Amino acid sequence: MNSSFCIAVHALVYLNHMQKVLSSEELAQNVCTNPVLIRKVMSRLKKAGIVDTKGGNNGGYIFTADAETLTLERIAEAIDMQFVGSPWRSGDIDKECLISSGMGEIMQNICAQLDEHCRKSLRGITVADIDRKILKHEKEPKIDEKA
Amino acid sequence: MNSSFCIAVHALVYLNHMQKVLSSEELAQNVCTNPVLIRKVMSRLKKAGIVDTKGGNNGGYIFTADAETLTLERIAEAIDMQFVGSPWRSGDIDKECLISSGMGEIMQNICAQLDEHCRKSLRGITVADIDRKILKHEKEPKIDEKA
DNA sequence: CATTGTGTAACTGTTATAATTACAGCAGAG
DNA sequence: CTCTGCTGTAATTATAACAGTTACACAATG
Repeated sequence: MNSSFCIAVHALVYLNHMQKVLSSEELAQNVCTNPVLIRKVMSRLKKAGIVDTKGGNNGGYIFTADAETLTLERIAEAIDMQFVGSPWRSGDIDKECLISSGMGEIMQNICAQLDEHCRKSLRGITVADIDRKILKHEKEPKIDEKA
Repeated sequence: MNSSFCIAVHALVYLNHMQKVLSSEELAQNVCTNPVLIRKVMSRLKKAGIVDTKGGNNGGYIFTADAETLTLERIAEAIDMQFVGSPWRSGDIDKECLISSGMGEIMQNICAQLDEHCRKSLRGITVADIDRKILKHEKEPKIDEKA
């Protein structure tokens, strides 16, 4: 997993909490990264209709979603996040041996299943959950085990 | 996820199926990687009691576990595999802002939960399952949704 | 005791990733 | 209309992770 998902969730929690327009510069300061990375992630969230932009002076990003129903799954989908997967592939598809030629796909399918599992689990956490947890020191937003 | 898990599972499926001593060279050929990487992974599996080694001429690795009860979870544990996690940490723990200082840990906890979820899911797949699937073209070894 | 293989360490080449620089294009204020 | 400030994106650089490779000490077998 790369930083995009962390950046997206962090920025959205912050944007939602502040309830005002924030520039990529201001967001970058809070998330502790650079403005370009913020803009790359936010442009995807904009396309997904989760935030909107305001141009000109004092412009930036504004939270337009409903924090209570905005799940981490939807955020992951918006930025096309892959949680588990291996670019490396074992075996050789052209070998006669069924194991050598077949294990690559088997492992890929297992990764895909795990990835889907993660996505489903994230349906149980909303931006509002995190906001509450972080400000009222509630107990950890727990993933629904049956998701 | 790096290649270790794929290598471990592939090598074990092959070893179990062959039911004989195979050197790191022979395993590397089937998995399509180099012998040193195989040895690095196999030495962990040996410490976990899943395989054993035979020295000297015609030596190598031998499968000693029960394929029907050897789950992918146990393999993951043996090689200390992390499925989901981000080395990158958002925010700054020293900032006054609760969001900036708190989001790093929040996201780390979420990753840890997802990772644990993956591990639990892998309890539903055994080496024997994969062997059957790959040789008899059974349907994909499916992860137990309620795991 | 010679041969073969494991277990590691050290190094190299390659790829992925975050940070940075640069700039075109648009939105709003005056 | 024009100036300012911001987004969106491309291109580049620096750095860290990773797989592949070489090398060798140690162990076991015949």
